[in-house]
Amino acid sequence: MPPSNLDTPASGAGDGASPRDTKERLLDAAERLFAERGFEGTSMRAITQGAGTSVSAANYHFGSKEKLLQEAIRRATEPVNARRIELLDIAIAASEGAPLALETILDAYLRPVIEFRRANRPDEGRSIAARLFSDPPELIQPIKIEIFGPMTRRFSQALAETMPERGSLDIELGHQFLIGIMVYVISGQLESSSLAATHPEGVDEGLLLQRMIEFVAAGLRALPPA
Amino acid sequence: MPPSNLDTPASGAGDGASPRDTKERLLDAAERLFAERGFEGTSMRAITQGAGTSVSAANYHFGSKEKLLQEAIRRATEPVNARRIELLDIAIAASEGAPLALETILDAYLRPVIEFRRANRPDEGRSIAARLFSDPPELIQPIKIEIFGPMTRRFSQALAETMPERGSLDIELGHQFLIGIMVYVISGQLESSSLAATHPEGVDEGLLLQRMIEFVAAGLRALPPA
DNA sequence: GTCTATAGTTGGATAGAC
DNA sequence: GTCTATCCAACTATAGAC
Repeated sequence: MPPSNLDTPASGAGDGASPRDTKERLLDAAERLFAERGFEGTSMRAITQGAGTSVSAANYHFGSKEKLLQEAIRRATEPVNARRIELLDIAIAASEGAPLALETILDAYLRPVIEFRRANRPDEGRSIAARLFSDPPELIQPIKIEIFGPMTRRFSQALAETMPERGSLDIELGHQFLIGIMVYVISGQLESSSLAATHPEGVDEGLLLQRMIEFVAAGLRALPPA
Repeated sequence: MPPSNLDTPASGAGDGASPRDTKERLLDAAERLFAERGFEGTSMRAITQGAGTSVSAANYHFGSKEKLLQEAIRRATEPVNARRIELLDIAIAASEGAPLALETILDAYLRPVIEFRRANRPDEGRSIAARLFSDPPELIQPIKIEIFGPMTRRFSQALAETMPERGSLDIELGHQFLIGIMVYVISGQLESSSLAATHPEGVDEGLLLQRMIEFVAAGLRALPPA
């Protein structure tokens, strides 16, 4: 929005961090801290210290802590959902009218989650997207509706078309079970569970994606025909 | 622990609430509020107002906000886990050495969750147990280990014995997927999801239990033999 | 065992200089 | 656009009376 200045803005204590502009550094720190400790557990001071700037700079850019949370979630989730829809559209175009395989739909839904996670947060366990299910609903609901609503409807529709003999309640239930598994995984729970105790080497991401798809596909197929 | 007094203790502003003793009322209010808003989002003032008593009474009984959270989670989850193990033991005793059916194990795991939810929180959507996956790990981890560790090991073992041809990593993964679905459900997400939008009548609890068992059983059976 | 009152800290947000 | 300094509200925990 501002005329792109080739220099770093003015002065700023942002010398320790990367030289990207303050707004980006704030979003980075906010995403990391909100993901780890939630909205109420994270102070503006912690975020601005993490970004190497001041509380007033954050309020200048975002207006309030609540809007900063929403912007951080939006930035993290919008490209994932765009990619999901893109993969679904590609699959539909390739299918030439035939119903999609269940595994194809699930792959389009889950693969972008795993891949963006590796690309953007190579170290962190918990994604800020998981906070959509534990942070205060009044902050979270607008994002859910705006960013997730259209994508969710596309996948509900795709599932229903691929399993036309199932009731809509059962399909929605299965869809929700899929989301439950995904949220659990991106919450980093695998890393602090009995699985981590018995298998400290961790789980390969490709294998994890494959197992999630197999598991959910079988679960959905087990839903009774109406 | 104190000699059971037949009268209500002394005076107390607890006249609006039920006449049970202060400690119980505090745990009730804490369970409800921590479940809804999390540890950091809930103040001692809100809890003690909800219990019709004072902050100092709460600190007298529990020592700190953190211990109050841990006690509230313990009280809510211990009987559920005891019942799970009891159902598993009953099934094992009845099986006379034969491996248990997958559905029997899953029923023992999930049924107590659904039933205690209906019995104790007829109105509330979100269970405090769900906060085991979003509240600060340093508060939560001790409870997980103490209250959930033995129960989880029993069920991991039961799953492994019923599916001897599967690798332990895959069994643990499937176990974690089961937990993910259960956490999602007890977080009340079904009530604020696309499912609630399309099916505002809600889902019958018996049907929900049945569908969860079918879904997870099929998912587990889809795991590849080693 | 419970209260009122308060100590001591930390929080979000803003004013005003630069 | 960013800073320092500050306001004021809310928090946890405790002291001390009863």
